[in-house]
Parts: sequence; C-alpha cells; structure tokens
Amino acid sequence: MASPLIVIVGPTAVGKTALAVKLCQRYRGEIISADSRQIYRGMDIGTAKPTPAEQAVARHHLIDIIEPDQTLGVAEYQSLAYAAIEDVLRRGRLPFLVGGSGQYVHAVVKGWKVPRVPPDYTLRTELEAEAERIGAYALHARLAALDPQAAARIDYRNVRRVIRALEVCLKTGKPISAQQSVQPPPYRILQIGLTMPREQLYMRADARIDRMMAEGLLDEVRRLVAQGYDLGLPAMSGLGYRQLGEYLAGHISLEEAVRLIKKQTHRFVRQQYNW
RNA sequence: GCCGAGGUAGCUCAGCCUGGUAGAGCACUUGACUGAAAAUCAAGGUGUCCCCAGUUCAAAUCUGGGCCUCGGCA
Repeated sequence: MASPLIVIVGPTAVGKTALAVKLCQRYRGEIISADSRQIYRGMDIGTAKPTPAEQAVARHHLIDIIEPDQTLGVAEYQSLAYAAIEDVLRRGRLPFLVGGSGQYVHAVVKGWKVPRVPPDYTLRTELEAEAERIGAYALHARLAALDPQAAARIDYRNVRRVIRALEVCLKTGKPISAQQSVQPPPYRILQIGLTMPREQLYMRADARIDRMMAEGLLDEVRRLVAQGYDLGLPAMSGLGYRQLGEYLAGHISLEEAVRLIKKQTHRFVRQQYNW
C-alpha cells in the first residue's frame, strides 16, 4: 500500500501551523513546510515562522534553508520536499505538507514536471529591456512564433511569465509547452483545506500584522537592510518587508506602510483561495 | 461674522468653462499560475453626482437660495 501524505492548506492566518503541530503530536508526524518565505534565514517575524516552541513539539523541514540573497525555484523546492517526505517516512513517521504557497503545494501534490532550465538573469534583463523597447504585445508575439500553445495560455501583459516561457524555449530550443507535464507522486494523499468567512480572515490577518509590529518586525527589516540585503531581492519582496523597506527608504510613512501591508495581505488571502 | 476653496463610487479625486443623464486609481469580488510565486497578471460590480427651486426638449454641468466641510482674517 502506498505511503500516506497529509496536506494542510489554507489562507494566511487561518491557523494551519497550530493545527499541524497538534496533529503531529497526536500522530507522530513531522511537518514539511510549503512556504516560499519561511525558507529564508533571519526572516522570522514577518513570515510568521513557527516559534521555537512549536518547532520543538513538531519537527519542521524546509524552514531556514537559504540566505535572503539566495533564491529557490519551484523545481528545487519540489525535489527537496520529496526528499524530506521520504526521510520522514523512512523513520516511520507521518509527513504533513503544510503551507500557503499554492505553487509549491501543487508542484508536490500534483507532481508538476517543471522544465529544468535554471533562471538566466542576464537573459531576463535583456528580455525586460526588449519588452520596454518593443512593447509587451510584440514580445508575446515572439513567444507565439516559437510556441503558440504556451502563448495562448499566457496573457501578453504578464511580461514576467512571457519572459520565463521565452527563456525555456530559447535555452532548450524546444517549446516550453512540450516540456511541461504532470506525474503524480506515489502517495495516498489526504488534503485538508482550512477556511473561514472572508471578513474574519481579514480581521485575523490585521491583528497578526499589529502583533508582528509589536514584536519588532521593523527592527527585523532594519537589520536585514543593515546587513546589506537589497530591497530588490526576491526575499525582500514579501509582505511586510517590502512596505517597511519603503518606509526605511523614506518613501512612505510608517502608518502608510502598515496600512499597505494589511491591504495587500487581504489581496493575498484571495489569491491563496484560487489554489 | 467676513474672504477664499470645496461637497461626484467605501476612500482620494477627474468631469462642470463648451448641458445629451458619469469616470480613473485604490479598496472589494472573481480568476490565471509548471525554476522570481507573500511574485506577476487579468476580468468585474459599485453611485438620491449635498439639498430645494428655476432655466431648458434635456442639468453633475447653467442660475438663485439653503446646508455642511476645510483654510485665512477677525
């Protein structure tokens, strides 16, 4: 019989960690985090990372695995997650995949076969400049010539995704659409979706943001900036970090920054629902 | 009290001069997502146009009166 995998998903601040920790205690489980922000060391408060106490009760994997100036793509995340699941199973424990990064969860649960083309930042910068020059529509037309199928699925205005598709086509000489498939993993999966009325979710998220501020989120961001981490880094684009970075750079007031964090967190809640 | 500015979507505001029955950004709702994903992108609804009267075929728009807000002067 196939090995079990429990998956816990849901929007931010709904209580995924609390439930997962409790279940781990009861069923001898370990948590594999599916969170694209908790992977960074030194970013604790703003990412609502499980506390040391929670981590002592239930072992967590894939938290604190890279520095803020490093990056981790879905494909890498996926193989790390599969390895962690195998490791947990081998030791006779129950794996819980827990997190709010829909892309990560799908990559693992559905078994996306992501084209193995690492990002080429030089090429991306060139293509971005080209998009500026000839326009998003023309860049999309370039993709359509190489891979009509992929072009049909990507809105021409979504330059970032058009560029990734072009990157794969150009690097491999083959259409990206021919290199994307799905191969479900060999687990018996039980997926638990946590939810709550929208309004309540917004209130919980807002309250948590206030708590983060009280716990010193601003100092955390200040420290990261002092360590030389640029605001343009993917790690610094997360909710809270971006806006507080703007404040520290003198572009907006602290009040405005907190207001923006809340608004954008609401949007994030909605985005998570789509997964 | 006087002078000035203003009252249009939940918020900030455009439209008013040159009447033809309302629009943008944000919020909000819905959706996409295969190596940046807490990223990036798309679609959508929203209105006693402060009130009353007048002019007019037709008023957010012009005229008169009233109410309210903000700033300056007393």
